[in-house]
Amino acid sequence: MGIKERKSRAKEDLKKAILDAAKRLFSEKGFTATSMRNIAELIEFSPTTIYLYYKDKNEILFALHQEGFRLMQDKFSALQHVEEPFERLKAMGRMYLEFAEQNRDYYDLMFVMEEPVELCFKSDSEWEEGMTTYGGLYQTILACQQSGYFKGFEPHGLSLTIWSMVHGLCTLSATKRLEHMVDKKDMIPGLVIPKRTYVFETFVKMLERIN
Amino acid sequence: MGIKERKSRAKEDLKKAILDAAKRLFSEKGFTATSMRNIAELIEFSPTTIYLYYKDKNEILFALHQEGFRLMQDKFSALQHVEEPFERLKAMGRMYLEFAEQNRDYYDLMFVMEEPVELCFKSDSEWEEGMTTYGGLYQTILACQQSGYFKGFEPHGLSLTIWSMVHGLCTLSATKRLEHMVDKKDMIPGLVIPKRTYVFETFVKMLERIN
DNA sequence: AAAACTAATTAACACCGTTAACTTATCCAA
DNA sequence: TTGGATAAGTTAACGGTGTTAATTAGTTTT
Repeated sequence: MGIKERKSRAKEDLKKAILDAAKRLFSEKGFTATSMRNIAELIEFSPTTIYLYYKDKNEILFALHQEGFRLMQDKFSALQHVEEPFERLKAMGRMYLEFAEQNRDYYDLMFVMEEPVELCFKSDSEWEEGMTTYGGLYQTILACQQSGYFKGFEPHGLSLTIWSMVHGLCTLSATKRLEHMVDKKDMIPGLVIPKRTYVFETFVKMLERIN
Repeated sequence: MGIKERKSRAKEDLKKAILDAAKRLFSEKGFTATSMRNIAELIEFSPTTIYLYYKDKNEILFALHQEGFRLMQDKFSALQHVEEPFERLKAMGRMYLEFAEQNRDYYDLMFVMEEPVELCFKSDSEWEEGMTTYGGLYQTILACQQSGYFKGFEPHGLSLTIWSMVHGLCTLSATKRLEHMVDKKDMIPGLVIPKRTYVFETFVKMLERIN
């Protein structure tokens, strides 16, 4: 009786194919610009077929949102081998910036758009991916404090401060504010590295100089 | 020959009416959710009339974008009377947070959405409102440094770092990440103030403890 | 063989931003 | 004063959107 299983596997495959098509189109033209009909065309099914597998467009967004967090965690897991906690913290920051830059579409979904986050919490259970991701930062901050950094700070407040800073930098950079709003020309003479890198390094210097 | 003037005044009025209607609808239902037809209905003109006054929807966004910056500058001008520079800096931060919270729609337009910022720089002249707004922060940072704060930091790097942090906090809070993604329950025991205020105060403490 | 279930489709609804063509009113010069 | 230009606003239409209802075709079960 493998027929039923073959069919349910085929259904799973189609569901995955929809997601892959959506992902490809989203990263090519952005979320709002890609339509259900575009996705349908790519998988060579009729547009309404998608609705047999996903309740609506937001549910597709949510599925990719989850995939984004898994992707990010994969990327970050490599950093668990950096022993020195403050070094690890800095590496996490750089990696976060890199992830945001290289996966603009995922980043929007994960940390900017409102639609997917609503689906995370309408069932009021804990949201695992979110907690795990934040937990990685929090644990590193704790380790930093055990190594003598950031004395006298409450660790959650510190984690959220650092996250806010790096997130703000990512979004200002992605939305062109960092380069354009302030100054196109040589505001900072002799600056050769990207402005976001420069600002990040300034922040690191700030963290190093907390007494 | 006041007739011509009366007519051109009427045209100006209508242009303003379109903007007001757009503003109202935008703040009620958000940008993408309000259509040209919605705006038209509110001003009791046909939808296509709007195109006689604004090239397209983005041009309306841009006009409101500009209004947002004027509004922000008005709000901030009150702070020029705070003499002590670091006090002024802190007050600016609090006010920025407050502005973002109370004018979510403007804030999105000014610092999050991509569409309006493109119109700012397609003519590659300097963009006055942007420079003025940033300039307010930069001058305060300079004043802080003259009073002995933040020694050894390049002031632009510092300004952008602080801006990134506060902007990040505003957006994480507005998009529900701050409250929901991390922890619904008492992550920080005994926290009574809003989380964004708490994080802001942590950042201030950080700035105060730079040696 | 008939009935029930399943997967996918077509057709349709009510929107959207925007453009072209048309109407109506006003103005100005001959 | 009349005719043509000019201006302001409208209607109709195009090609798109997310989504739902009704329908077909194919398979499975009774």
